[in-house]
Amino acid sequence: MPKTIAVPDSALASALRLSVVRLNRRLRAQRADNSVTLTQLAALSTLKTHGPLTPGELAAHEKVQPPSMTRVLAALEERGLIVRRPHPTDGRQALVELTPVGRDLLAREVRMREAWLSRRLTELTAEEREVLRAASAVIDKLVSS
Amino acid sequence: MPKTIAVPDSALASALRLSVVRLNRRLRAQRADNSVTLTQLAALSTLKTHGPLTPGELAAHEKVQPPSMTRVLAALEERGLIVRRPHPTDGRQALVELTPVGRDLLAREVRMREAWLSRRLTELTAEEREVLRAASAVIDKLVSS
DNA sequence: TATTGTTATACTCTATAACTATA
DNA sequence: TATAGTTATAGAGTATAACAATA
Repeated sequence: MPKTIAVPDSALASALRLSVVRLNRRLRAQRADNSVTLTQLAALSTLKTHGPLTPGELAAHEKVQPPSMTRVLAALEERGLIVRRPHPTDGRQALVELTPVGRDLLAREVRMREAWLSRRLTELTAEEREVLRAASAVIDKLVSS
Repeated sequence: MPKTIAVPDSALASALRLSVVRLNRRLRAQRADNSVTLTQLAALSTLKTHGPLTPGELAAHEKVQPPSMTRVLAALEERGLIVRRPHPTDGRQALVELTPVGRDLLAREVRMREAWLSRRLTELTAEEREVLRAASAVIDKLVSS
């Protein structure tokens, strides 16, 4: 049995909820003028990781509804960060992919965003970072289920 | 040295960012009609944990700007979930506290909210839950710094 | 008729700037 | 003059409902 820390089992859901809400606020605030929003950045990251995807696939990945993804893609397309290419076999769909400009911007954004979070991460102990690393994977599993 | 999992150290910030954004979306969506919003719920939780606080203290706790907290409090006050009492020594400030109605609603909300998250938590292994429990504390430290 | 995606609309969340009241 | 809080305003994030195009 793993050792028990401060939070009893019954309160894990509540504690995790509060922690995630607050961290999310901080992450959203961490944005320079003219940079992409956190939501847009997440979509770019997913495209980089998975390669070209249809809008529907992207929405499913990000766990948002299709109209929400439509707006994100419109903003990214307007800035030339993505392009839509015709789907080879289905005229209703399109394949969204990063442009070279989008790829460059993503790399720069990630570096910038990490300024705040990485600095705080370095203030943690190696064990604490390990906890977050493991938690990230567990959260992904949680969200996907 | 703790064992290394999938994510290399340089990418921890990015991975954590994506995970938190997605979990936050899910948590926000997890809201029944007529229930309080996730932000309002967080404020109620903080009041329950810390007792009466001024609006400024509440904003600092939640890491939001004062005007954001003003709106949250206005919504909660309108529903009779909190009251403002005059500050004993400073006429500019007020002390915000939970009403009995607010306390009851908080308890009910927490149970309802946990329906989604707790169900998923039970699908995890004990070790995975332990990781999240520890991560919640680490995230709180991160956000407070 | 079913599926993919978009448009229209609305509500939540949050911030900055300007203002009011009290210290 | 400084501080606590509110009002005004705006932009980001997201959803549901209704629609258009294609399968």
